[in-house]
Amino acid sequence: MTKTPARRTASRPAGNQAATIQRVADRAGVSIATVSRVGADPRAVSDKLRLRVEEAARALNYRPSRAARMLRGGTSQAVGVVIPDLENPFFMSVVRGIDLVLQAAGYTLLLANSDEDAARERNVLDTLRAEGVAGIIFVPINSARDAYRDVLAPPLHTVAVDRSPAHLRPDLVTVDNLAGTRLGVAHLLGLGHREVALLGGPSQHSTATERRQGYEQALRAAGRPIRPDLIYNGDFREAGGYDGMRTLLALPRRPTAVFVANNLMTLGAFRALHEAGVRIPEQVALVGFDDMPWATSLNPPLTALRQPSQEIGSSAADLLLGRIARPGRAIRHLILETSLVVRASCGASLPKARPKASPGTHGSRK
Amino acid sequence: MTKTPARRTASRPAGNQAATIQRVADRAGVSIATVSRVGADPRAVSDKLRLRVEEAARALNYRPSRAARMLRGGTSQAVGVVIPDLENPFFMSVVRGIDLVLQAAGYTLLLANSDEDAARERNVLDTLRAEGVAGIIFVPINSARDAYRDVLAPPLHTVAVDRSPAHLRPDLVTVDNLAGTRLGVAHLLGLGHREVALLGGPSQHSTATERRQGYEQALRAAGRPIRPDLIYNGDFREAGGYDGMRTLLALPRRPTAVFVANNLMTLGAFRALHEAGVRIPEQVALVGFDDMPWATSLNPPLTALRQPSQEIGSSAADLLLGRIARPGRAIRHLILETSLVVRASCGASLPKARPKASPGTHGSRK
DNA sequence: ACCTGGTTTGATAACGTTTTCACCAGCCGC
DNA sequence: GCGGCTGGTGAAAACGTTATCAAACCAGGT
Repeated sequence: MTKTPARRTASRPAGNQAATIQRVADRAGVSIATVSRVGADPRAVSDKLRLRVEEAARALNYRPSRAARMLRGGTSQAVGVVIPDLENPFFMSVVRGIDLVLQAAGYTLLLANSDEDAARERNVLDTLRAEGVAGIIFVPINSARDAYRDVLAPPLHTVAVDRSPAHLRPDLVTVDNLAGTRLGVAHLLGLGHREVALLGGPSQHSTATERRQGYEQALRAAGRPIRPDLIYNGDFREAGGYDGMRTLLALPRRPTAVFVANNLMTLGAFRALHEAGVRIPEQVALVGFDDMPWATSLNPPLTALRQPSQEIGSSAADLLLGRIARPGRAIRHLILETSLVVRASCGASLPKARPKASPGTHGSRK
Repeated sequence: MTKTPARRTASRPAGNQAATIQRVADRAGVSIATVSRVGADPRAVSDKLRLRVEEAARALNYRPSRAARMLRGGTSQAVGVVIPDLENPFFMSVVRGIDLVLQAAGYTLLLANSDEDAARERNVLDTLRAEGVAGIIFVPINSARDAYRDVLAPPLHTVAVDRSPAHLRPDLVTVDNLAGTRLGVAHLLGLGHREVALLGGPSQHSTATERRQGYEQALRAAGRPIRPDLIYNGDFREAGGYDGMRTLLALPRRPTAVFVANNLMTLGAFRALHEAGVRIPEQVALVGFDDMPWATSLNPPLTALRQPSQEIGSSAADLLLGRIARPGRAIRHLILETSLVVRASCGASLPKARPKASPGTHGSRK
C-alpha cells in the first residue's frame, strides 16, 4: 500500500469525462468497430474480445451517445407521447403505464401536450418527428382527412390510444366504450329510472360516439325511447359537465338519472348539482365513465366505469415496441374491458344494510 | 410546358427529403459556414447573403438537425423534468407550467418519473445526463449527502422545485410553506378549535418540516401546547392520510380539527373519516395543504391552501433558461405565496346563509 | 505446400452541424 | 501609394456512432 501520488488521470472517478466508444476500445485493446459490434450483435465477435469489451464498457460506464447514433442512423431510442391534457389523471395514468415498459426496454419518453388543439398537436408531432423519435404514441385529436398524412408517414411508427383517429388505421388501444356505457346505463335503468340522460362528448371523438351508441343501445334494449333533449354534447372538460347538467336541470321533464361520459365532466356535473341543491342520488342519480382516485371522497362516492388506464398505456407501448421490431406485421386493435364500480351516486342499495336514517341523509352513505 | 419525364430527384416535393444545411447552402450559393452563421448570429453576415440564405432556408423548410447540433456542441435543446409521482395532479400542473415556457423557447421536454424512490431517481438523472439535456428541473427526493454530487455536476444546469434538496444549493422554486400552514392552522384555531392535529409528511422533505414548523408556530402564537400525539407523520400518499386519520380517531382525546399537509393524504383522511362515519366539519374540521380541481366536489367541499402550481413550473423553467443563458449568475431561491381557499370542510360559516336543515344532516351538505 | 472459403477484425466514410483558422478585399492613416 | 486593420467569407476539423469494405487469419481440402 504505497502512498499514491496524485495521478491526474486516475484521480478522475471514471465517469466525470464522458465515456466514448473510443475510450472503451482503447481500454479493451480493440478497434471501435468491434465495440460497436458488441452492442449491435454480440454473436458477431469472438468470446474473448466480447468479454474484454463488455468488461471495459462496464468499467467506464459506457453509454452510446444518442446524438451520434441518431445522426448516423436517423432514428433514436426515444418515443414521443402526445396527450391532450396533462392534468387529466386518466391520461397521466396511461402515461405511467407507457413509461413502465419503455423504461424497461431502455427507451426515453418525450412527453408533449396537445392541449386538445389540432394546431398544437400538429406542431408537437412535427417537433417529435424532427427530434427523430423511433415512434409515437398519441391520443388523436384531429379529425381532418389528411391531418396525419405527412407528419406520421413512415418510417415513423405510430400507436393511437383511447380514441380511434378518423382517417388513419394505426395500431390502436381502446376500451370497449360501447359495452361499458351500455352496462352503466343499463344499471341505472335496472334501478328503475325511466328518464336517463347522457352528458356526452364532442362527436369527432370516437369515444364520444361509441359511448353515445352504447347509451342508445341500452335504452333500446330496455324499450325506452331516445329523447334528444336528454342528450347533451359537452367538451369532455369540467365546464362542459357543468353547463350540460345545468341545461338538463332546466328541462321541463327533468331526467332522474344521468350518465356522464367523461371524468372531468363528471366533476362539473357534481358542481352544478351541488350548486342547485339537488340531492344525489335521490333527485338525480349519477354514473360516470372513468373512475378516479378520489371517487370515494366525492359527495356522494361516485359509481363509475373503471378503465384499466395503466394497462392501456403499457399495452400501447408493447404494441409500439413490437411494431418497431417487426414493421411489417399486421395492424392490431386492442380492446380492453371496463368494469362498473358501484358506489353511492347511482342510488343502488349496496350489500351492506341500508342505514335507517331517512333517505337522503344516511350518514355513512358509503 | 414540355411533358416532364420522371426526373427522380426533382419529382420529390422538396420537403420529403430532409433539408440539410448543405442543400440550403447550395441553393443560396454560399458555403455551409455562412448558413450556420445566419442561424447563430445574423449580424455576422452581410445583408445580401443573409437575405439569400434566409430565403433559401424558408423555401426548403430547413430545420437544423438537433442530433448534429448536439453531437457538435455537447448539449441539446431539451430539458429533463423529474417528478416523484406522475398521477399527482399538483406535479402535473407544475409540469404544465414548465411545458408552457419551454415550448415557447423552443425546448423539448423529457419527462421522467422518480416514483419517490432514490435509486430510481438516480437512474433517471443518469439517463437524462447521458441524453445530453441542457438542464434539469426536478423535485428532489434523495437526502443523502452526496446524492447529487456527480450526477448533477456541471455543465448540467439544475433547478429544484417544491422541495429544497438536503445538501445542494441549486436554483429553487418553492412556496411559503411556513406562512401557508400557519395561516391554515390559525384559521382552525380562530374557529374555536382547541385540539388541532397535524397529518404531516416524511421529515426528509423540506416541505414536510416547514409545514410542521408552521403548525407549531401557529399553535404557539395562539398559546396552545404542542401535543406530540396529535402529530402524525405520513408518507404524503393516500394511504398515509388514511392511516394517520385512523390513528388520530383512535386517540382518547380526539382532535376536533386536523390540518393535512398534502393533497393525497387529504384524500386518505376523507376516506378514513367517511368509513368511520365521522361528520365533517361538525365532529372533525379539516383544512388541507394544496387545492385540487375536484375540491369543490368532495364531501364536503375542502378548505385548502392553494399553491400556484402552474406558476411554480413556469418560474422554474424561467430560472433554468436564465441560468443557461448566464451560467455565472447568483443562485436564486424563489418563494411563491399560497392562499387559503375557504370552503366547507373547516366549518367556517360562509357568507351565504347556512342551510336551515338540522346540523349534520343538511341535505345539501355543500 | 498451396489455394479456397469462411470467419473475425480493423480502417474509414458518412451523418449534419458549429467553430476555428486562414484568406481576401477594401479602407484608413501615414 | 503602401502597410496594417477590419469585416466578411470559405475550407476543414471535430463531435461519436454505424456500416461498408478490405485485410488478416484460420482451417480444410486438393
